[in-house]
Amino acid sequence: MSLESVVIQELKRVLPDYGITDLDVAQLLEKPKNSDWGDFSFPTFSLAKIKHKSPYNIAEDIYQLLNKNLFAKVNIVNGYINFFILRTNVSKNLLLKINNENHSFGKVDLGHGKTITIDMSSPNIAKPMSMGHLRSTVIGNALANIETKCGYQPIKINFIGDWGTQFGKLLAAYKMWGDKSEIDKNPIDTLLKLYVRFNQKAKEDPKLNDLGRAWFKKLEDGDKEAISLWKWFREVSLQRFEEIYSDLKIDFDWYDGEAFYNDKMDSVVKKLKSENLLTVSQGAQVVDLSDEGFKNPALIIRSDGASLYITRDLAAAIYRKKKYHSVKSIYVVGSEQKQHFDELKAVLKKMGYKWSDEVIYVPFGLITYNGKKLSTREGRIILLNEVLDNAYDLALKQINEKNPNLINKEEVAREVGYGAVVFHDLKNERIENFDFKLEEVVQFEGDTGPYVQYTNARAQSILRKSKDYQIKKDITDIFNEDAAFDLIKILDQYPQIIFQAEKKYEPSILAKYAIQLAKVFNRYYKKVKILVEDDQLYTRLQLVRATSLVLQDSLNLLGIKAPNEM
RNA sequence: GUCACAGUGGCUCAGCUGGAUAGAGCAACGGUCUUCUAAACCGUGGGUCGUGAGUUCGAAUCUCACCUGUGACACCA
Repeated sequence: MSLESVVIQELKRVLPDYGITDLDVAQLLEKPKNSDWGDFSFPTFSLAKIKHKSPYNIAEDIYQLLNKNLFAKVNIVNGYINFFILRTNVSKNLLLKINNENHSFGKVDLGHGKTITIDMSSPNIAKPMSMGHLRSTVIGNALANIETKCGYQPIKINFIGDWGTQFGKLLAAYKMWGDKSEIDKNPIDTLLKLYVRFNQKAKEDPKLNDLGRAWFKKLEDGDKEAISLWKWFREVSLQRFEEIYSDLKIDFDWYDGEAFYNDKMDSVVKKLKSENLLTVSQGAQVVDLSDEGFKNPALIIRSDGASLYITRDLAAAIYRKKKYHSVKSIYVVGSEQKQHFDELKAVLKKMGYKWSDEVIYVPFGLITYNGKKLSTREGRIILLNEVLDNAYDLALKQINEKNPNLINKEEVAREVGYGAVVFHDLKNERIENFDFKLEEVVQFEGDTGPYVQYTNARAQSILRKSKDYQIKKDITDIFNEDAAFDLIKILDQYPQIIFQAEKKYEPSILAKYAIQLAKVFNRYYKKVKILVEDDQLYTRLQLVRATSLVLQDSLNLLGIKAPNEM
């Protein structure tokens, strides 16, 4: 029962009397941009077409049929029927509802406990985590939380990039220039340097690439030395990743590397063969997708017999489906891989897997630096841990200036600093590219994570100071105050926001909402003194409590902490 | 060249299942802390919604063409 249901019900009652039966009132009903025009507004233009009458006359006719007692005010302006709803009861009901449901408020049971998988983060071993991995990680994590809120059971899978020619290059580089003690001291940086150096040299001397390929071949053939080096590199890399994940409070249900699927690709190839899907083209084995509108076939086996990315992803998709019986399978991967996922779905479909359309590719935009694409190979990389450290330092500095007596400064600085970085990554539409600017990422003012956190901390501060808001009293009528009712209106939208964010796999919808809610609360906070001992104190506190609850819940879904003080 | 995605104030973006006067944040300028955390609040200036056609009572939103940017275009992932 959200606020607009009164309006919808009354319109649904009246429209058939008017001769209109089949009309989606809820769809047509809109929220005026200017609240002076009403809380909800019904445009009559589409009816004008059906009835061949002017919108104004239609609005007038419908107006006559409406039971005006159900509303505070109804008027007609420019062909719109504007509804001002009776505030008191709906506001009371909403506050009671939020207080009863607590963090369950906003739950939408779409999933009925069914499992979904989310492929996310997926860093490459021997390479540092960059801002690009952060995107996949935090978007995936937020989606997992949102899906949970919607009744699904997400399995977060970290598909580690631990296989491929690149490791052949790394092994070759290590054999030429590597130093064990260096790697023990500073594993990822050292390995990265080796990798970058190798690629630089290979530019001058392409023969090096053959050497890299040879080492990868050794690895695939199970060469003892190659395997043990690979295991070592993998181990030290994973340890470092774990530290970052633990900083961000993100965990995974399962890690599977590309290597994990090495022995699972044969059966995929066999099945492709038995279905007569494989053909040979220029020495490689491919699946022809021309009938699906693809320009190129999907390359399954290279002409030298080695497997490819899609071969592994096919094996992984099939394996995961079998293991988890998931009803959908989400991949949070950069938009530059769109074609790959189109091919993946197309091949799965050709193989007869009906669930191929439950494979959902959730792309996100590219991060550039000074307008240039990041490239690990060329050493152009934004190190995630440097960004996070920077954010932490700035947050700590702010706390020392603004709230020097805060007890757990370091912890809060981490929550606020990381909150800024994570929020920045989530607040815009996923698909949007952005050019990395440190000063924007670690902003604490305006439309930022810390702004939302700060708003919540203010609310919490009030609740701390009031003595008895938890002792149940009657909710009184404070809703003539627009600032209070504005809060009610936006709180009321929360479940729909969750619903939309889930439908579009778009955390930014929730992030934008959190900003909006914070803004409306800050206005209320400025305008109305809450801690005044009168008979409406309890109600004001309930409003504050409800707001804080939804702010916290939004932040938590986005994977951001909501400290009580900052 | 083909395909995909994007183009909204100086910058970053909302709005895009068509609807009333195109909204925020940053930056600039000016106000508000003896009163619940000023990481806040209020105000001012700033926009041919890439361009041109079309559909419509009505287009930032839909269609088409073009321009610009980015990405992908089989043996990388």
